[in-house]
Amino acid sequence: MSGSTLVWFRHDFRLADNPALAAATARGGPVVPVFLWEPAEEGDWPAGGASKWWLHQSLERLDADLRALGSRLILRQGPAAETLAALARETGAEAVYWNRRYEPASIERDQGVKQSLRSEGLDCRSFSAALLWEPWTIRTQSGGPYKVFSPFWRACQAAEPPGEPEPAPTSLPSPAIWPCSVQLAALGLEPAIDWAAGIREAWRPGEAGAAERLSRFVEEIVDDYAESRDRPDRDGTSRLSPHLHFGEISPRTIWRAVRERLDRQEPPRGAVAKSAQKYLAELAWREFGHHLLYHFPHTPLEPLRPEFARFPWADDPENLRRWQKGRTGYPIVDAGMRELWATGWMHNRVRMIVASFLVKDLLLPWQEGARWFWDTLVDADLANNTLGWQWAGGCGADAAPYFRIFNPILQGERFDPRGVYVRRWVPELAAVPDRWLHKPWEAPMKVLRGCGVNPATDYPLPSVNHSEARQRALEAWDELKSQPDA
DNA sequence: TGAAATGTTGGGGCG
DNA sequence: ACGCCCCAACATTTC
Repeated sequence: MSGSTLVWFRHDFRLADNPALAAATARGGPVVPVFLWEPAEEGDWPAGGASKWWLHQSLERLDADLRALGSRLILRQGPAAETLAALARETGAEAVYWNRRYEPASIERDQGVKQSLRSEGLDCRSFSAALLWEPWTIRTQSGGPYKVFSPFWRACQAAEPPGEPEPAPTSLPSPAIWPCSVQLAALGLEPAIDWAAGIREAWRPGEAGAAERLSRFVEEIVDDYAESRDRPDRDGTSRLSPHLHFGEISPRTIWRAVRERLDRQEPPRGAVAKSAQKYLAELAWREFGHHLLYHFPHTPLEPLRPEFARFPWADDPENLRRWQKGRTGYPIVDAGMRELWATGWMHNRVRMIVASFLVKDLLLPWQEGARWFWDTLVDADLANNTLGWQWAGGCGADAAPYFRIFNPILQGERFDPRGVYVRRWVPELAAVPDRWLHKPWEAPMKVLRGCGVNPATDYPLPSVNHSEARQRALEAWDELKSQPDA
């Protein structure tokens, strides 16, 4: 008869394809599932408001799912090493298992936890659950990390393919006496003022919600992914990002579902197959983000390309606030920022547009954008957020060159041609005709009067002119180039 | 996973 | 019939 095993849950809030849980079950003794709330151990990046809301829901679901197997989730607060050691003593545990995380602060913390628990005689094991390829398994010819996506992706495809996902355990042996648990509400994850109504409506956190979204995606959406993924006016993306971030579904499960769809395609090079390929590549961007964060742990706050540390960013709190609130005067930008605020999520195409606008048009530091996204996104993920903002800032690996500047009017016209997206999130412009919707300040007064829109009072005039702002950004870039290492 | 500026080509109107 | 010009459409270069 073996002693009990603690399973330390952290961003792997699922029962299916959960290697740490499976290994604990296989040991044969009682299994004690535990979650620790200790934001101080997340370094510079404790969970933001939207993430905490999701975390609350996800923990609630996980506890309910565990209870359906006769088990439950123990919640504790406090430093991981001490809290786990105490819980192990209380439950007579001999082993502590968890699935690995890859953020710099997590890695450091987990190393300390492992060392400390082992010194107390506990069997500590960690498992691969969050990625298809762990960051250190993909290497260039010379043994270093990749900095460009395409060769990274080729190397992934040449490496060991992702394994088959494992089913959830059908029962979990409980300890004779459950240790005490903090109440979920006591963790204070839910907002004091209920601003989460829009988020609640848009999402169904938890393993069941994730599985449901995946089947809908594979059955109804992925076939048109190559084209529709860029259209914020359509439901053309997977919307799996928050589920993936919190580990409510494993990337292996998604990989297998999309692979199966792909392998059934006749002809294998047709449009549907291309769409599935495209989605697998997006999963690989997530892998790439984790690869980069692992190998370049300073990049959440500092540019990967060091010369960008001297970039002449503006200090402009007023423009930053307008951007955050969705009041820049550029409809596609404002629609995106308001979608983010209302639902905790923003369409990826629009993320690129608003990021380009912050960094290039307003010349505000990409770190400000990263901070805001961190606080407002339900899928805020350090690896993905860092990759995205360094890309937008032109200072990252495989970044958009700095001179690649999005035109918010053209992007709006191209990807939201009928204005469905803008009208949804910027309702004060709903009556503006398509022709002027993405540049309402250029509409003749007669037209605006006709649709009942008062410029400046109903909807702000742009604080910057895009073509002037573009010139300004290019000049700032020239300045940087002209003095490489001053 | 840009956009603007600049260059090239070819059809058609017209003297 | 011919050359000239205009300009749309597309390609290439540049930022």
